Parts: sequence; structure tokens; C-alpha cells
Amino acid sequence: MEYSKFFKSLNNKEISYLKSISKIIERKEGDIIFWEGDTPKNTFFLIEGVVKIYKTSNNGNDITLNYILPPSFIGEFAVIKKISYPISAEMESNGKLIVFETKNLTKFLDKNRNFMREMIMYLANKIEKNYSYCEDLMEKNAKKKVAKFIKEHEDLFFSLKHTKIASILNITPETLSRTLRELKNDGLIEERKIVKINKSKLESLLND
Amino acid sequence: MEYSKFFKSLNNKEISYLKSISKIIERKEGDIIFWEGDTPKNTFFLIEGVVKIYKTSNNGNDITLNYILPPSFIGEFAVIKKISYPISAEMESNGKLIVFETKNLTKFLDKNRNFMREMIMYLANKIEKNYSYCEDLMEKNAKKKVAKFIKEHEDLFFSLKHTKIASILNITPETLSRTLRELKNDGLIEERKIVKINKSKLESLLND
DNA sequence: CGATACATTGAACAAATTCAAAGCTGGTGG
DNA sequence: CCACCAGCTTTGAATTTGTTCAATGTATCG
Repeated sequence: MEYSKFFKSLNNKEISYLKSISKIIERKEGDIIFWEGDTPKNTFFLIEGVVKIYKTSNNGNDITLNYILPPSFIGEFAVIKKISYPISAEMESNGKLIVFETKNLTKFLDKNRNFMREMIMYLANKIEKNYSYCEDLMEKNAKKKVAKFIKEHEDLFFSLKHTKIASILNITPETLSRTLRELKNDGLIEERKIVKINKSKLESLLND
Repeated sequence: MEYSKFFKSLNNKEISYLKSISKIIERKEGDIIFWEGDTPKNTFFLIEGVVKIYKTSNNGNDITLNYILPPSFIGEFAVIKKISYPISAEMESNGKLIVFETKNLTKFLDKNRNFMREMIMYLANKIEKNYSYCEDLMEKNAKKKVAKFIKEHEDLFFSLKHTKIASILNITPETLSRTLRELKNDGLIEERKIVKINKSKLESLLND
């Protein structure tokens, strides 16, 4: 796996150091990456799939605070602050992660100026994304909320289950279902039936 | 003004450099710090007051994305990313700001390892706060939303106008008013009437 | 004493949630 | 190959909750 794709400012030696203090793991939809309260002994970097950041409230409901698309660290702020995770992270789809040993990673960060620069840029990006996500969430009109999500994440719209999309948008699956119907009625979404072409049968028909 | 209070890792020389590329300004409630679309020629650091971060949607409604309490940079991510502000910032109360020349500040950041470290910690903090704010906003129940705000920001609850609090919480002033009444009825809030003591009149009564 | 800005209240309305039931779909075992 | 099950999706009806808009109340300041 080409780490250099994710950490562009680092030279070969530095990249191989990062490789030496990490490993790549695969995770399935529904797998938990870390729970609220966990100590960040490992630092996770998403390279494939979708991750949901959430909190479980007293009454047991999950509130989605963010979703993370690769390439991105997950919960890096707790790592940097050296506090236990105040949030949970769960796979919303199958995916892959780089898992770093936190201790070595933070040591490396503290020593390496380029990596620091990259981290600053990375954190700034994350803040921007969080604002943008927050903006989407605060849209109270479900129709606009869903429309925005489809527009910005067509790929996720087709690859994630509706329950997962609903959870990302903090709406109920029922509302999502009804909203999609409305969007279809309004002609904003077209329903395409997938037509499988069975070539051999076509051939045989033509040859009759 | 003791910059060293805000930038703890810097030595005297560095602090006086920061002073040389900045000035302190005062702003009043309702003043705009920057508009969405502005180029971040200046970088703002809040040292007193409350700032609202928001976006104006197509239909003209403001959506609050965050509120900022001192000491804190405002819109620092746009400065770091060298993009124009994708958000607006407005004073929700009277306050004070440090205004840096962005060009010199970013140059300084790029050269100074301690400042970089401090910035990384600072950005991590901001991400954490944003999640926490997001959590509060996503609470759909107005009663809990308001209760949480009062609990976490008793000072702001008493110092900000209700319209400002409502705007921070993304609810209408009417809802806030009704919610506060409910909280009072439930005994979660006690209404204390402030009794002003007019000492001179008291004196004169006693001297009669 | 207005005037102005802010706060509260009421009634009608809009929109999402909840809960229950029914519909689909893909996979498994007989 | 069919029947059945489990998980996901859709639909309906009742309910809850916040918004909107209009009106009234309240406070502060010249």
C-alpha cells in the first residue's frame, strides 16, 4: 500500500518508518473502530469505506456528529490532545484502515517539521469539512437535506443502505423513504431499472 | 495586552514580533468580522466577547454553524488553506480582537516549530469543540437543547440577549421563550427577581 | 412621555417522528 | 426448485413539536 499517496510531504525513509509502526486492517459494515471512552493507544487512518462518528445519548439514541470519507484520520483530535475518545466510530460500509501505534506516531509528529505542516493542513481541512457537514445537518427541511446529500455524494447514495444514509443525516428511515418518493414525484430523481442483458439468449433469439 | 497569555510556547522576542504584525481592535454586538467570500488578508483572534459563525442560505435565513468563545482564532482554517472565507462571522456581544496580518502570521507559523506545535494543539481543540457544538445542535428536543446551553454556559445565558441565544441554538426566539417557561414550570430554573438596593433612600428612611 | 427594541403569548399550520403493519428481497435449508 | 426466514424498505395514521404570523406586553432611553 502506497502510504506516500496519503503523506505526500514525507520522503522514503520517513514513509518506511510510518510503515514500521503501523499495519493495514480490513473492517466490515457495522464494525466498531473505537468506543467513546476508549484510550487512543492506536491511531486510525481511513483509506477505504465510510465511517460514522457518533455519540449515544442517555436515552440510547445515537446522534451522528460526522461521517468520514478517506483518506482521513479518525478521532485524531483525541490522539493529539491525549484524552480518551469522547465519541464512537463505526464502519458504515466495508473498508480499510491504517492503524498506527499512537505513541510512536506522536513522537514522529513532534520531531518532523514536514509532517507537522501536513498535519496542520490536514486539521484545517477537517475543520472546514465539519462546518460543511454541520451546515447540511442544520438544514431542517428533509427534502433539501436529502437532495444535498445525493448531489454531493452520489456514490454513497448508491452504495450505502438507506438505514445508513438516514443515520448519517440524522433522520428516520421512514422520513428518508418518504422524501425519496417525493423527489421522484417531483422529477428530481429518476428511477432507473437496471436491465440485465443476457447476451447468449439475445443471440439465440436472433439466430432463430 | 499580554499576548504571552494566549501564545504560551513563544519567547519574548517571538511575542514582540507577533505584536509588531498585529493590533487590537474593539467591536460591538452586531458588528461583522468578515463576510462569506472575503479574502483572509487579516487573521482574527478573539480575546473578549462571543462570535457567531454562520452561513446565509438562499432563502435568506441565517444558519448558525458555531459560536466562538475567547481565546480563539476565528476562521483560521481558511487562513491556513489560503481560501476565501466560506462562512461569515459576527459579534454576538461587545468584544475585543487581535488582528494579524495574515501574510506575516503564516510565514511565522511556517518557520516556528513551537508555534506549529501550539497550532496543532489549538486546531485539535477546535475540532473537539466543534463536535461538542454539533452534538448540542443536533439535539432536536428544544427543552434539552436549551437546558444543555444553560448548564454549560450559565454566564452567556445571563449576558446574551434571548434573540442571540436563540440564534446560536438555531431555534426561534418564540420557542426559546416558551421553553424557558416550561423549564421554570418544571422547577429546573428558578426565577430570581433582582432587587436593586437604593442605598441613599434606605439611609434617608433610617434617618427619618 | 413616546419611541424603539426586545420578549411573550396565542392560534393555526407544517413537518418529522413514532408505532404498527405490510411489502420486498436475498439467502438458506429441506 | 420452492418455502420460509431475516433484514431492510415502504406505507398509513396518529401524534408531537417547532415554526409562523399577528398581537400584546415590557423596558429602557432620550
